[in-house]
Amino acid sequence: MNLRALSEHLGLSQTTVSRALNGYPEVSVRTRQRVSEAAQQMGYRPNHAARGLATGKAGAIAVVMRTAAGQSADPHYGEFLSGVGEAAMSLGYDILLSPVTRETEEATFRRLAQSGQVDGILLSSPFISDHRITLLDELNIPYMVHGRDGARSKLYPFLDIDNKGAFFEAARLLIGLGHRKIGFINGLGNLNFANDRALGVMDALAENNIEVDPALITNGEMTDEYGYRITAKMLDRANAPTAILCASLFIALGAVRAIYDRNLKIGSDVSLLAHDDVIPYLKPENFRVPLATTRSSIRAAGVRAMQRLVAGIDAPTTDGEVWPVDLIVRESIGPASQG
Amino acid sequence: MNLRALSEHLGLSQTTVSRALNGYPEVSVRTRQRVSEAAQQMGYRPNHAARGLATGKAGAIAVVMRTAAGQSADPHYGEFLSGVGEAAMSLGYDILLSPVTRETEEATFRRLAQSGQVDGILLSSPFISDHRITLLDELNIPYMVHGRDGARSKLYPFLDIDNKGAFFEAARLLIGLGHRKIGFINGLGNLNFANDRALGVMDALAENNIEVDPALITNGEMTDEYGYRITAKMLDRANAPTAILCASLFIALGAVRAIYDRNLKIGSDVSLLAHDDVIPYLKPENFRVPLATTRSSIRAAGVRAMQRLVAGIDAPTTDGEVWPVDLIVRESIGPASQG
DNA sequence: TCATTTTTTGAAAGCGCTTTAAAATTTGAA
DNA sequence: TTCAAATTTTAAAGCGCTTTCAAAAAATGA
Repeated sequence: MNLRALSEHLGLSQTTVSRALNGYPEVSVRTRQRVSEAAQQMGYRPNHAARGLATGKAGAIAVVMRTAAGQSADPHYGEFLSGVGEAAMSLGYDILLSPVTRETEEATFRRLAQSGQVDGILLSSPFISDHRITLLDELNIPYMVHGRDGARSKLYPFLDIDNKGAFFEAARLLIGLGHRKIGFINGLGNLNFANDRALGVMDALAENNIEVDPALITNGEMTDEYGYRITAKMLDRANAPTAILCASLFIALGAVRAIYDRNLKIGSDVSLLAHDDVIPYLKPENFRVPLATTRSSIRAAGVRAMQRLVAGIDAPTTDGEVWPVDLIVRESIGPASQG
Repeated sequence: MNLRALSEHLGLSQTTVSRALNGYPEVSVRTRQRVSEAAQQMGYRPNHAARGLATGKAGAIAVVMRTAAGQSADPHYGEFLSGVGEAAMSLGYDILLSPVTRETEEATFRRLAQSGQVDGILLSSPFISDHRITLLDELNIPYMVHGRDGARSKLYPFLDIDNKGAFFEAARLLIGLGHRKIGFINGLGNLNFANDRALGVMDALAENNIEVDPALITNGEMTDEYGYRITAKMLDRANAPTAILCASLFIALGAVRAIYDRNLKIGSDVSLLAHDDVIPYLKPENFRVPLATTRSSIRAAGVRAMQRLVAGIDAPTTDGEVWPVDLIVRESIGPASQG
């Protein structure tokens, strides 16, 4: 059932039928009504490719997903995607999820941009200096970055949270409570958000003339296992930290385990503070000792990033947008114990 | 840069250029070489819509994602999607992630099927009796179901794990250890996999003449919070279970917390066994007391489901495929304590 | 009533690709 | 050298839609 068949059935031209269905004003009410009903009844749906060819619009945006055999998606990514999806639906867009490896990524970007398969590209969690942003600029396609590139001077549209500020405040809070030895179990070191967080922590230490102990700042994939391993190592060394910052709740999950393993008490023996991306199935207030957090919904960021991307298709901008981060105090932090 | 421009540049017809680029045999080696180089050099990419219009193929499959404002994706879903993505990439397909609400779902299915935007549809986690499968059948588009519809008599292509068998074996194991009061914290009751698991547990109970206590089988969304709440409730009642089955590791996370809250010991006071979808950032062997599990990789299922969907585009089948589930014993289960 | 304006409809071109049918060229056997 | 067969290339149609430009129909006003 295509437009021609439908218009022949109605005894009208394709032009009129097309206009009636797409809400153009130069169609009489009666005709529009008649066309709508017939379309409904005959189950007509416009062919996507044909429409795309005629209009030059795809009605979809691309989100690139890094995949490798056996390597899973980051749980935070799923939450972000869920927000993107919510916005996409309400905006009438589809999401093209393009799985790539590091090797195929550039070619995929080029293909997506130049084949007209999508109207825009969403990039998330860029590296400290990310050539993909340069590439997107070159490709001349609307794009939006969730996170930002720390090493870039040119303006480009992004949405990020104030990672540096958040971890500065968190570290400062712990220092205020008397902590001098603060461990920081961070995300992967090449990711810009992790770097920003480290900068925030180091600023707070510097402000208080505390020397940075490199062994107390680590980078790794944000999993329970990593949290456990590093916390165990930190607690078992001679000069153990009295407070630990975690870049994610999953890390905190492992940290909690390592702390309990050693029969230490959270909030008194060891203070614990983690960043909370607001993942509904893992809540800091549900930890055995409710967890102090820096909090920012990654899902809300997905919604907003998608909205801005779509807005930018018609009206490009290069605005950076930085969200403040809440600091939420719960029982997992307390004054430094007198070691 | 389109095909016409490229062919004019080369002094060849569009036909020849198209054939050269698409690997058709009736092009001389010399010509093909010349065309490839020019295409490369001029950065030519075929227009996706035009190709789709001409061939009737989309090169993408749809995965439907249920979204609602503020409601997040299930973490298991992200893992499944990651597997689908891996397979999609190696097969050269894109994934169209279609966000829907319950209300828009049917219309979206129809649109996807009839607009030719995708070549197939992947449906995951069907309900016990799921009209969406009937709909897909009607729409006459290749599809594949991850999971299955318990109430269906007609054949259709699916891939599922043996949920019933897995939970039958798990319950039987606990019964063999002397447990009579076994709690089962299950997933949402309208989902078929949850229903299958309940059937397995009830079969094992029936086999041993143990009466089913309805208060010991619950349905809910598979989160830490739910696990905590139900476990607490079960442990606090007069006739508390000595063993608890959880439908997911996230539920187990909460269950563990509730058990420790009561100063009970996992493996001796309370036995705990959960289903493990093999989520890399949350491993049962990393629980404080390593967790006994039924195990099946949901990511691997995603890979396979995608492969079968794509295979089914050219050669439709209606085969159901059921994977066995491993039962892995770890320290979290032990003989029933003499209450 | 008829010229004029406004409203409604239609013919046809074009989006960029694939593919059929036909033409041009090369090859090889007689 | 010749002609049929095999190889290589091309013209043109068609995929299903949108949109420009033009025409027809209806409404308006003097």
